[in-house]
Amino acid sequence: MDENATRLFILDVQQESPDKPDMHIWCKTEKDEPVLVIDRSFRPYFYVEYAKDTGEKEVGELQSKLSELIVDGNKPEKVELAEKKFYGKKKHLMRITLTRPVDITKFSDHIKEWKEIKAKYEHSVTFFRRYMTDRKMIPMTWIDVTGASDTGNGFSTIYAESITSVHEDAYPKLSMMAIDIELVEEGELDKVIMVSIKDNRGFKKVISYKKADVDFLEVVGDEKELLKRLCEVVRGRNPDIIVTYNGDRFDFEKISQRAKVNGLHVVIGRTGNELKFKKRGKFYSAWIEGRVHVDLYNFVDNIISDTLSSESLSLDNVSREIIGRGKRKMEWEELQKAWKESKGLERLVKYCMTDSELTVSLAKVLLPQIFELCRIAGQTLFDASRLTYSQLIEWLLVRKAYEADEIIPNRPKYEEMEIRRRAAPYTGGYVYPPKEGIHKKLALFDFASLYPSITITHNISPETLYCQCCGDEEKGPTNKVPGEDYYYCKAHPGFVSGTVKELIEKRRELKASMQEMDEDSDEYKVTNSRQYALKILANASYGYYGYAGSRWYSRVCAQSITAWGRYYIQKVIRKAEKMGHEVVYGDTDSLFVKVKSKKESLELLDEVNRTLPGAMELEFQGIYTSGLFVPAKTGLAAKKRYALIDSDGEITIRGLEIVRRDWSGIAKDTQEKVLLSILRDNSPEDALVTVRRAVQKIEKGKVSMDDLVIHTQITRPLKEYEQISPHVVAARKSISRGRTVAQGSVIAYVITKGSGSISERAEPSEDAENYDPEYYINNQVVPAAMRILSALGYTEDDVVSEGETQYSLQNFVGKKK
DNA sequence: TTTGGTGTGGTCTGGA
DNA sequence: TCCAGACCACACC
Repeated sequence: MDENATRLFILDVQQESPDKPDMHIWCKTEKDEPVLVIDRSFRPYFYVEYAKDTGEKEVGELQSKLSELIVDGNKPEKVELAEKKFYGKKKHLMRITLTRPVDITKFSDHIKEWKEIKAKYEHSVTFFRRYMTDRKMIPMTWIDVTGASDTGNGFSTIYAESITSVHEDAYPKLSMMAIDIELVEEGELDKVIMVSIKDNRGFKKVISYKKADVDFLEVVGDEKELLKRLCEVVRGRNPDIIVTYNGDRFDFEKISQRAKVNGLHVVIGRTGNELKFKKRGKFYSAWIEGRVHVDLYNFVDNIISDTLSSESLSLDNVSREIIGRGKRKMEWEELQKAWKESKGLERLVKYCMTDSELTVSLAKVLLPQIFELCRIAGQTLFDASRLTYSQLIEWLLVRKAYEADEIIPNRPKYEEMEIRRRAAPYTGGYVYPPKEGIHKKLALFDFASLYPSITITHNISPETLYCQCCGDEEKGPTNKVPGEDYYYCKAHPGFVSGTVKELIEKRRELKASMQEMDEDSDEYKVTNSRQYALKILANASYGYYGYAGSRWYSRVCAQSITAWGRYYIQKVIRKAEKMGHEVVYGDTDSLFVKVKSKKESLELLDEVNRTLPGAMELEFQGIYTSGLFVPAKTGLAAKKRYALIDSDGEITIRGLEIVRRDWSGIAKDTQEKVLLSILRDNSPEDALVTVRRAVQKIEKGKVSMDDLVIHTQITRPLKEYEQISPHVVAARKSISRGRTVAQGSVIAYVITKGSGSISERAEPSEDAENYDPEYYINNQVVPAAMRILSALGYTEDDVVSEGETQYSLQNFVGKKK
C-alpha cells in the first residue's frame, strides 16, 4: 500500500450530475469515518458501427465529421477507431468520448438517422456503471485512494489521483438504522403521527406529538417538529445504511409529502442535500446521499419471495418466517381510534417501535446476503438490494463483457420484446408420471444445479452455437443437442457459459471450504452468504436466455439447455430401472426411487456419476420413510403434488393445498392433520375423525373468521379481468368502501351466506360478518381432505358416517338444513 | 418491471 | 340445468 494512500470501503458510487463526469464514491475508513472520494478522471463514451464496405477514406471522413459535431454546444472529446468482438466476431467501430454523461443520449439521438452509421452500442449503459465496470470497482470492497483531501461537514473529501483495488474480504463495522412511520387519516390526507428509529448500536426512539408513558418516546409539538426532529436524529446518529420495509413506496414517500406540506426539507443524508427519489422503471426509490437506503421489501419481493411460504410479503409475515418473530397485532381502525381518542397510546407507541425493531432484525439476516450479491454482481448496495434476477445476471455479464472485450448487446426495443414474448413456448423439463398411493423407502436423487452444469458442460453460449471448428467432422458435430439440430463449439469456451462456469466453480470451492469451518463462525456465515449469492446468479442464467428483455437473448440456448436436461434425467431414470429399481416419480432434475438401503442408493449414485460428463453431477439427498402421491382429477396420480416423511418424522409437502395461499386455513389445517394421521401415525381412522370434526365445527358456525380467509393476488388492473372471480369481486367491494387495492395486492376474503354465485358472496375479510358453511365444507375442507384420503381408497361416504351411509356429503349437508 | 416451461385445480361463462 | 372450455392463480423445478 502506498504510504500516502487511504484505505476505504466502498458504500456507494454515483454520478454527481448529468452535466459533469465527476464520480462520487461514498466510503468508510477502517476507523469508521465517512469519506467522499471524488474522481474526475473518467469520461462517458459509446460506440458506433459503420457499414462494413465503408472504404478507408469514408471512415476518415466519418471520423472527422463526428469529431467536429456540435450538439447542444458541445463537441466530443475524442473520436477514435476501435475494434471489439461481438458474439465472438471482430467488429470495427468508432468510440466517441464525451465530457458530460448527458451527452451520451444527446449525441446518440442526434446521429440516429445518419446513413453512414449502421448501429450504436453501449449508449444505454448507465454512466456510473460504466465507470465501475471500466475501473473494475466493486462496491462493498476495499480500495486504496491517494489524492488531496479536505474536511468539513462531518466527512472528509478526497480528490482522487489514484484508486487501487484491495483484495480483502473482511467488512468494516457498518452502522445501520431502521425507520418506520405511522399515519392517521385526516380528511383527504394522511398525516404522520409517529416515527420509530432503531439502530444496531443500541439506540431506539419513537417520536410523536402525543404523550404516552413509554420511556423511549420523545414528545414534540406537532407533525412539523416531528419531521424536523427525525432529520436531526438521523444526522446525529449518522448511520451508513438506512433500512426500511417498503420505504421506497411508503415511509419516505409519505415523509416527503408531509414535509412539503409543512414547508420543510428532508435533509437526512451526509451532505446538506435533500432526500431524492430516483426513477427505477415505473416506480421511484428513495435515495439518501452519503448513506445507503436499503428497502428490504424489494429484496424480499424480487429475490427470496419464492423461498418463502408466507401468504403475503408483509413485514409481519416475512419476519415471522425468517426470524421467527412477528408484530403485535393492531388493526388500522384500532390505530386510528387510539390516536384520535388519545387512548391506549402506549400500545401504539410500542407497536410503532416493533416495526423498526423487526426491520433491524431482518436486516441483520438479509444484509449479509445482499452484500455478497453486490460483490458478485458488482453492483452498488442501493441497486443490488433492488435488482431482479434478470437484472443481476445482466449487470454481471456487462462487467464480464468488458473484461472479455466483447461489445455489450443493446437492450431489445419494445417491439422486439413483443415479438419475443409472442414466440411459441419451447419444451421445458421432463416430468415422470408418479404412481399413486403410499410408497415406502424412497431415495431422492437430484442433479446439482442441473441447468448451469449443462450450460458449462456443453458450452452453451450464443456465439458457440454452430461454430466453424466443430461442425464439419465426418461423423457430424460431437456436441450436438439431443433431438435437435443445434450443436456447440467444444474448443473455445463461450462468453456466457464461461461466466456461468466461474460462478459454479467458485461456489463449489466455497462449499468445500465450508466443510472445515465452524458453523457459528463469522467466516462460515459470510461464506455461506457468498455461495448463496453465486447460486442465485448461476440459476438466473438459464431463465435469462429465454427472457424477452434480455441483452443476451437466445431461445436456442434456452431450448438446448432444457433438451439436455430431459436427456439426462431420462437417462438416469432408465439406468435406475435397468439396475432393477422402481422409479416412483421425477421432475426436471430429480427422481424418487424405491430402495432397500442407503448402500443400494449410493451404488446407483456412483453408477450414474461414472457416466456423467463434465460438471454434471447427481446427488443423493436421502431416504424418505414413505411418500404419498395423490390422484388428480384425471384419475391418474397428480404431478407436482405429494408429501414425504423422513425417519425423524419430518414432513415435506409439495403442491398440496396446505402450501397454497389461495385456500382457507380451515381447509389447509384439516388437510395437514389428515396427512399427519396417515403418514406419521398410520391411523386413517384419526384422519376421518378430524374431517368429521371440522365439518361439524363449520356447520355450528364455530370457526373463527381468520381460519376462513382466502388469499388471492390481484395480478392485473381490475378493469382487465375477463372473468369476474371471487377475489376480483372482493377487491371491487374494498375499493367501493374507500380502501385502495393496487395491482399486486393480495386480497383476503371470505365466502358469506346468501344467494348468488360464489363470487357475489365474496366479502373482504374486514367486512365479512358471517360465512357460508356449505361452501367451506363442500368446496374447501372436504375436497382438500379427500385428496389425501382417496389416495388410500376412502370415499366421501366413509368420511360422513363411517362408511355406513350411502348419502353423499352434499346430501348430508342439505339434510341438516 | 417483474428470468423460463410444466402442471393442477377452482370458478366463471356461454351454449346446448 | 348441465357441461366443456376459458380464464386465472399458484404451485414445482
